[in-house]
Amino acid sequence: MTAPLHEARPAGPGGALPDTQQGMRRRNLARVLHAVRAEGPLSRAAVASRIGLTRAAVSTLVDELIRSGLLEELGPERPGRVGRPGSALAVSGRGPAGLGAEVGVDHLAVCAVDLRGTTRARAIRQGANRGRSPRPVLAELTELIRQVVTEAEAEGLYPAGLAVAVPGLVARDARTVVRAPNLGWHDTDLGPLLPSGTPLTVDNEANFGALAELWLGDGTPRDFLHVSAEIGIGAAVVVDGGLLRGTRGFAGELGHVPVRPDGPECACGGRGCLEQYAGEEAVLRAAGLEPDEDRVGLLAGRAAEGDEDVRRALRDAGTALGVALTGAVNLLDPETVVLGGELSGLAPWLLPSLRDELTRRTAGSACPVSVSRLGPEGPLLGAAHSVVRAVLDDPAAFARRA
Amino acid sequence: MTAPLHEARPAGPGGALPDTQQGMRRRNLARVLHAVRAEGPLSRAAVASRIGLTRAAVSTLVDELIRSGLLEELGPERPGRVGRPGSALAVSGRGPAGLGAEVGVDHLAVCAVDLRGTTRARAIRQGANRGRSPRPVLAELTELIRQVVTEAEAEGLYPAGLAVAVPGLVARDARTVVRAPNLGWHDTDLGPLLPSGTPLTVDNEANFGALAELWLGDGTPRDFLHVSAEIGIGAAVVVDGGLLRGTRGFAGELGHVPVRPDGPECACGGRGCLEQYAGEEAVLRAAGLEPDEDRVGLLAGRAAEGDEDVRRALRDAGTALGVALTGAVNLLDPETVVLGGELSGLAPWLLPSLRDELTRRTAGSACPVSVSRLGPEGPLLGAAHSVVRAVLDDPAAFARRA
DNA sequence: CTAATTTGTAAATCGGCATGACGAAATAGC
DNA sequence: GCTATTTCGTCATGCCGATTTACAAATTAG
Repeated sequence: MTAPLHEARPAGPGGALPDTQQGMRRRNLARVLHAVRAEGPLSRAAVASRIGLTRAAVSTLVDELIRSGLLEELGPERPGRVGRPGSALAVSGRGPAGLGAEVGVDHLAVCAVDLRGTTRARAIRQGANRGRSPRPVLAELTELIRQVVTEAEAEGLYPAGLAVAVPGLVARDARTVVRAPNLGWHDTDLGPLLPSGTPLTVDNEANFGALAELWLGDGTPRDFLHVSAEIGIGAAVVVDGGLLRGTRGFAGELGHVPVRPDGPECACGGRGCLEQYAGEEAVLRAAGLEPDEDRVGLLAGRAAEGDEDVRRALRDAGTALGVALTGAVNLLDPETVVLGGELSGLAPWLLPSLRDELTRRTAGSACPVSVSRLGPEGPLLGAAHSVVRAVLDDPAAFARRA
Repeated sequence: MTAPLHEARPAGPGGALPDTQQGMRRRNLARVLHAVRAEGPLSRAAVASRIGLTRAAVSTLVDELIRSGLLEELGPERPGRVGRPGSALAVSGRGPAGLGAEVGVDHLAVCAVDLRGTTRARAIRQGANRGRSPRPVLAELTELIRQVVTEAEAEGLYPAGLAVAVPGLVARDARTVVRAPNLGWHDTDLGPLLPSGTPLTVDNEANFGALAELWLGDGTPRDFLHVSAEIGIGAAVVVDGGLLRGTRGFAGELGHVPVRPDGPECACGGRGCLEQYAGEEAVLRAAGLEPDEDRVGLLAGRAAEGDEDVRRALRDAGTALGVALTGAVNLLDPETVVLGGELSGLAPWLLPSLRDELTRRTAGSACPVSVSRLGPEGPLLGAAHSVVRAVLDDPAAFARRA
């Protein structure tokens, strides 16, 4: 069960997994759990009609889920309609929990989320990690994780997995950081440096942010583009409720989409990449500011104060983003574009020019652009919830308390 | 079964379809059929070990497939190894057939492909369709279809579905042509104008071309970008063996990716779109040629003759394509980029500058670019095979001869 | 208070795959 | 050539899981 949590799609008919009765049972357990979680307290009969199985079948499935501690009987429903009232079922608040962790450039954070989706424990530590080597940073993170775990265990939860968000590119093995420029890490397997015992997943924070938006955003569709800017500018592509990762796991590198093919040279080898117009450094330079620790906060502050240089820099960045997103929208035809992560704080000054550029260039089929409600919380929540989803998707694999 | 044939991915655990024993049976039938089709003649035991079921289970599945006329017993295998030789099974050459049709700008084509993947009947009619209204064109096409169907029926095949490739954008209902500029069609439901009786799917020819590449191309991976140029420049995005269609079904509009944001105005409302540098008209103009009927053929001919103007125009188009593809590759991280359709004829003159531009701009992670072996045959074959795939994916739904 | 309706469960049934055993058909070893 | 061995395909049997049917329990409608 260390397999990459929450990959986009199950194997097709050509897949190699045999289709046996145990598999059917497992999938049906997942369906019951999903239904109860998604639509609040539900009776067995209600679940049965939702997922298309008979009441009898659902009964045995529910029994098994209750015995495993994943489902809970809340007692008889208040009867409003005719007929015997059902017994309300809810996802347990005391079963497995998803551990999410975030390695930020200037902070570490950990949280535990239960199956219901509520955050039950959390810990944050401020402090610049830029340039520190992985070992001490992850030792601190491990300490925070232990705190959160004991806190969660006091409430009857047990960790079902750990998902770590990092500001960098992660290999498809979901453990190795290929490069994280803002930390100075490269080709580091985080596995040995983090607590073992629970399955581990490491991923780009932009990806987790997008998943958070998918699972927790209000009304976010199953097909969208999630743009964030932590390391350079990353876009996560969500297709049919799953993340598009790419062959090497590098999908979503919006930062190096060419905006002006003859523009200034970029470290990537190209010219006029988006990053040179809308990247943090570029915007700071255009605004006439010196790089600082809390770069985004600085920009937002100055812009709010009315600093015309900063505002113009952000407007221009928005325009460049609009050009790059035009390409992406043409290619992917997403339902919406969502600005998330740190970017959401700058949205008020980026959005107008961005929308302008995008809608002008995609006259016929304008794609709405919105701002994530989750903001900088996204990656951490997405990480924790990715574990929760893994449990919901295959409860049999995570059950305890037989 | 009129549902869009061959959508990318099955519903996840949240899906609404109940998971019952019949469903399991159906999936296992598909697995057996897929295994036999993919790996040549196979004994029951070999199938069993391939797909992870027992010999006994496979036996009953095979019986059912033989009774349905989808599988055929070829007789005992030549024994090379110790032990009783198995009885070779092969996909039937006399079961259901996929009908593929193509509405081209200057031709109509129809073919029938059996489950084995071999084309068993075909019909082509040359003739310019530019500007003709849908009804007479589809009447002609229907005539061709009838020819192919009677020809196929003479060989013991029966049509399992009809897939039509058109040079234009198709709505997600897979029946309505939203706009096909080169034909002059817009918002036309093709359903009533085509033979009923078999399930119908209409799709963009670029999409079918990409599927053909996926299914018939040699060594093509499950994640790639397929670029063709029939109407403007279309790219089909194949992710994990499925087509990415987009919310409105318009994904892959590479033609309007901005290449030079301040370039000349485009009909789409933008500026400097790829189409203005690598579109047919633009290239013809840059080469100093007049638009002609067989535009691609003209270009290829002149380039082969050594016409320096044409070659330069194609080189420049390749460069522009490279810029646009840099964006796409950064965003999607595909395993390869494949040039298909009519474009493959121009590849010798496009490729060098295209590769140059693309590899320079994506220094670290160069993405290989190749040319489709199928060429202009792609869309028609892809259409027919999409029907065949639908049968392979759910044989129970298409079985006859109970 | 009775009829109707809905829920949850228990018993019987059915469908589908696994298991184990067996005959059939080949090779390997003597 | 004969026997042992291996592999294939097919039974009979059993298990697992969902369905069907029936029924008691709990509510509303009249």
